Amino acid sequence: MESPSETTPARWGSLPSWLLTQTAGHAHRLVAEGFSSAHARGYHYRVLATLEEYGPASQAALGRRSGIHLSDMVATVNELADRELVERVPDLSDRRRNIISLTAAGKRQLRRLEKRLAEAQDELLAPLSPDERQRLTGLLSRLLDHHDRRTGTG
Amino acid sequence: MESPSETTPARWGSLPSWLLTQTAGHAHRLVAEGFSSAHARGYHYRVLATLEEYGPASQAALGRRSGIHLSDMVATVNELADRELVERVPDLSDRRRNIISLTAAGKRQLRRLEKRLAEAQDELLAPLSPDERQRLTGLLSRLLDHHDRRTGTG
DNA sequence: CGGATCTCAGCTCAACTGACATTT
DNA sequence: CAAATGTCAGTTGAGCTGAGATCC
Repeated sequence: MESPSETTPARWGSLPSWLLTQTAGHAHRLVAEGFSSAHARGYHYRVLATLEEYGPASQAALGRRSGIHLSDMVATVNELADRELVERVPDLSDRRRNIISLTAAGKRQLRRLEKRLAEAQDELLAPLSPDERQRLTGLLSRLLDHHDRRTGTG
Repeated sequence: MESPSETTPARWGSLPSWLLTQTAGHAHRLVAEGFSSAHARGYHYRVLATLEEYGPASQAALGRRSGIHLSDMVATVNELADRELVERVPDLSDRRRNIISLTAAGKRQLRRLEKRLAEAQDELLAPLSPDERQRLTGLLSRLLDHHDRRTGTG
């Protein structure tokens, strides 16, 4: 994040797809910085939040609920378990499965991450009024809904 | 782009940063599909468009104008030159430099890519009325402007 | 010498693919 | 047997870093 432009970007600078990917880049950066200050990444937040919302679950179920691939879930749970933010115990009634659950420390970490996340939203939307923020999220929601439906990613 | 959700995403599903990164993902996918149907990627379009807009230039100048890193520019120009969409000749007045220029075939390819790009915008914004499209791009432009200024990425 | 240009190798991060062993 | 689960290795793509050679 430094690159100086000799002049201006160019003629694609006002295309919706460009505006979206660029603002998303800033959004991602702000959120990642917030998480990183708590030594976490997006996957960690999503797993912790999903655990709190739905309770203990197998890694496969966690993946389906949080939109994280099974193969990435392995590493993510490893990292969370190493720091004792989640507990991983074998499921006695189905020996293929692990049961992942949130620890007290995990819940505290989740609170921290939610705070960082809220701060990032505010920094992201800083130049917009409350009304405009509402309009923006409304429009984006409709776009996302439309495309999620037609790609089956909902 | 297939993953089925057991239920719904989760509580982060309405956060602006999430909406932005997700819609940006769809935007990126639509554009990449369009470009790919013309055997191109985003970097190719950006270099071709920059060449048409500013005329022949060194790779370093092209990089500054299009926001592409010098190291990525090498491969991009290689690929374009292999297909004779650009011409790369040594600058006699400064032997560090190559001068890259657009060929006739390159200009034709640029027209194709612009068409694909326009189609992708339309598909991306399909669920929105002309008015709403205007509002969305206006809001995104203000966000991008704000954050570009404060990170020096303008 | 400082600074610019070009090239190459490699890295990050999120997302994804394929293969495999085990269990149901 | 087919299907689900967990694990591991590897790939993609855009963006970035670092090192080096050459030249101004």
